[in-house]
This record gives sequence, structure tokens and C-alpha cells, in this order.
Amino acid sequence: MKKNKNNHNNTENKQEERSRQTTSRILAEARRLFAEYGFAKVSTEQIVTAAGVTRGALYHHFKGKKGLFRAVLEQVQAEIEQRVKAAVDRAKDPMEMLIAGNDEFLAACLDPGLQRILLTDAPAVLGWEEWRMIDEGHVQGKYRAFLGRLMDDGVLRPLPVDALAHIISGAANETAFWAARADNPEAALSQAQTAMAELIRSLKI
Amino acid sequence: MKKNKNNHNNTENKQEERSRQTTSRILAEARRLFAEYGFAKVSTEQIVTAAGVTRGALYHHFKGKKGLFRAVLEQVQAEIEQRVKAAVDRAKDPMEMLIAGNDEFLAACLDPGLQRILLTDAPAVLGWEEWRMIDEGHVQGKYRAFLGRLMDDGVLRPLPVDALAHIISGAANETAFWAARADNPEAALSQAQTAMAELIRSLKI
DNA sequence: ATAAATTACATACATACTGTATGGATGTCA
DNA sequence: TGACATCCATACAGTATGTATGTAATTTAT
Repeated sequence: MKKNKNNHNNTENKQEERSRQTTSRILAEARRLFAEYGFAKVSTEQIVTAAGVTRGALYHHFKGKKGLFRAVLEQVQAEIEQRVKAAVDRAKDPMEMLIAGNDEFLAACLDPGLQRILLTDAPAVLGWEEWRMIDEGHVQGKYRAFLGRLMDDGVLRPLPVDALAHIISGAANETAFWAARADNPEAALSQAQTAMAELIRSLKI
Repeated sequence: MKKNKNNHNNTENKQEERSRQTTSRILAEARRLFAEYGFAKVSTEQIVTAAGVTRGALYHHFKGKKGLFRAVLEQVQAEIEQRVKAAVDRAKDPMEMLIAGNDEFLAACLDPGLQRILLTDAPAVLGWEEWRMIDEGHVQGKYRAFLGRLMDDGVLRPLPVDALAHIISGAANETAFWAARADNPEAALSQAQTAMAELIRSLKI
């Protein structure tokens, strides 16, 4: 037997608990260090030392440095998705949902550390295709869905949905970089949100 | 004395010629390998072997692997700038120039190898800020210039120029990735160009 | 013209980092 | 309780970068 399958509820399992602790501590330190210094400049040794374990633990729980990065990325993506989803749900009609989601995405990406992980390192480390596939399940997919729906409803002019989804999401990514580095990031964020909203609205029929 | 200052015309200088040869061969092989495998997966040894020299030559002419990458990037940027410039010059009014330049940029970025160097690896290797500064002098600056001019002329709605320049250029970058990976890249390119042109035109007053 | 100095590399070396193999300690289950 | 699995530390091998040193070719100075 491998798994404790009939351990239905919370029969306390010390190993599982220990694993979770170690895994999450490695994950947390990796995220902090990747955010601050970037993937290439952080060694696995630094990460595990900060987490109070050895590289053995890292390679036991993750598929190498890349695997660890992937896990960090998924965590970041999940958090952003949650924020965006909440903002979207607060909006009324689809058009406002799209814009609210975009606003929230821009706001969430205002942190340079998060940007480095999500937008700078991820495509380089995982390759654009894998990055895109991961993002598709979180942010990118939503853009496409809303744009498609808005076109079907006759709110937006008919345009190639795929192309447009990438246009919008690419614009958002790059704009987030810019806003984060601006002299006044908050003001820049606001400008970026306004400009993108204007642009999206100008796609109406 | 250090320099051969009074070597005005083509008094043949063997050392200079040799340097140029070596430098350009290293540069060419580096570009080819970076394009195919990405910065991280190519070793300096591979590059110099392909170029028929040793790592000593590389470190003599460039500031390490990063310095070599920077040189490759500048070369790529210069080529793209030239293509874009030519396309812009062929257009009539400023609005058409902007769109023609954008079309040409998208077309130039259709090569995945070029994308990897210019859009994927460059920000990760050099950091977003240095990447931006380099691009500012080539592509990004032109977007801003045209957008600013079109607003001053009252052709485009008044919007924050900086934000808009990043929106457009970010959209172009991401769209290029998408088009290059599409089942039919040529068709996707065409769609991307059309969609972006539509979007830019919809910013008119 | 020849000695001195500079340039353009090649070679050798020190260091660092990744991934894997191995082993031990603890926990789990029959 | 004994077999087995899990978790993780340690040791090791391979590879990569950057630097220091040496050398031959070439340019400059006298």
C-alpha cells in the first residue's frame, strides 16, 4: 500500500503535516527570493537555507529549480485570479466586468517582485508556450471569454477574438511594468486603467 | 601612444581586421544559438566552438555572456528599426505611418528565434529597465513620438501619451508571440495587423 | 631597424551551481 | 512488531562562468 486512502477526515498524519510545512516554507522563501533577485540570480542553496532545510528536501518535493519556480508561479497566478474574479463579480454588466477585471489585474501587477516572477522570468524560464498555457487557465482565458461574449451580444465590433485577447492582455502586461516603475506608481496605475478602459470602450459598436 | 590616430583612410590594419572577423563571427553564432535554444541553455563554450575560437576571445571582446547577449540584442534591434523605418517612410500621413510601422514591426517579429531574443530573454537577462531603455531608443520611442504628434494635431483623442505608448507596444509584442505560434502564422499576422490597426484607428477623435 | 609596448587571443584555474545517488531516521500499515 | 514507504540530509559528479596568466603577432616609439 502506498497511500493512506482510508484516512478520510483529519486523522492526524505527522508525515503529511511535516511535508506541508516543508513544502510551504520552501515555496514561501523561493517566492520571496525570486521576486527580489530573479530566478537566475537565486541559487537553490539560498532558498533552502532561508527555509531551514537542505537541497535534499527541495529535490524531494519539487522537480528541480524549474519545478519549484513553476509552483511559485501557480501560486502567484492563483492569487491574482482570485483578486480579479472578485472584482469582476462586483461589476454589473459584461462590459463593466471586463474593465473592472482589467483594472484589478493592473493593480495586482503593480508589485515589481510579482512582475518579475509572473511577467519577466516565467516566459524565459518555462518558455512562452508553457507560460501561455498556464496563464490561459487563469487570466488570459477570461479576457477571451468576455471579449467573445461581448461580441456575440453585439456590444463590441466583430474582430478576431484570439488576436484581440492577446492584444488586450499584452497591453495590460506591459502597462503594468511601466506603471510600477513610474515616479508615482499610483498615479500611473490610474492613468493606465483609464487609458485601457477608454481603449476597450472604443471597441464598442 | 595607444591609438593609431593618424591612420586616416584604409591603411590596412591587420589587428583591427582580425578583431572584426572574430567579433562578428562570435556575434553571429551567439545570435543563432540564442535564437534557437535561448540564453540560459547555451554555454559560452558552445558559442566559441561554433565560431572556431576559444572562450578567451569571447571574454576579450565582450563583457561576459551577458555582454555578448547585449551586443546580439542591439544588432537585432537595429535591424528591426531599419525595417520599421523603411515601412514608415513609405506611408503618407502620420496616422498611416503609425499603422504601417506597427504592421512592419509585427511582421518582423514573426520569427520565434528573434522573439526569444528580443521579447523573452532580453527582459529576463538584462532586467526590464535596461531592456526598456534599449528599446526606447529603437522601437518604443517611435510609438511615443507618433502618438504624441497625432494628439497634438488633434487626430487622436487626448490620452496620457506614455501610458498609451506602452499599451500599444505591449499589445504588439504579445500579439507577435501569438501570431508566430498560430497554426497559420501568416494568417494570424494578418489578423493581428488588422485588429491592431482597427484599434489604433478607433482612437481617432 | 629594433626594442618596447600593446593587442588578440589560448590555456589553466578557481569557484559556483545543478542534479542525482546514497543512506539514515522517522513514520505508517499489515 | 516487522516490513515498507516517506522525508530529507549528505556526498558526489558534471558543467558552467569568470579570471588570471602566458604567448605570439602586430603596432608604435626611438
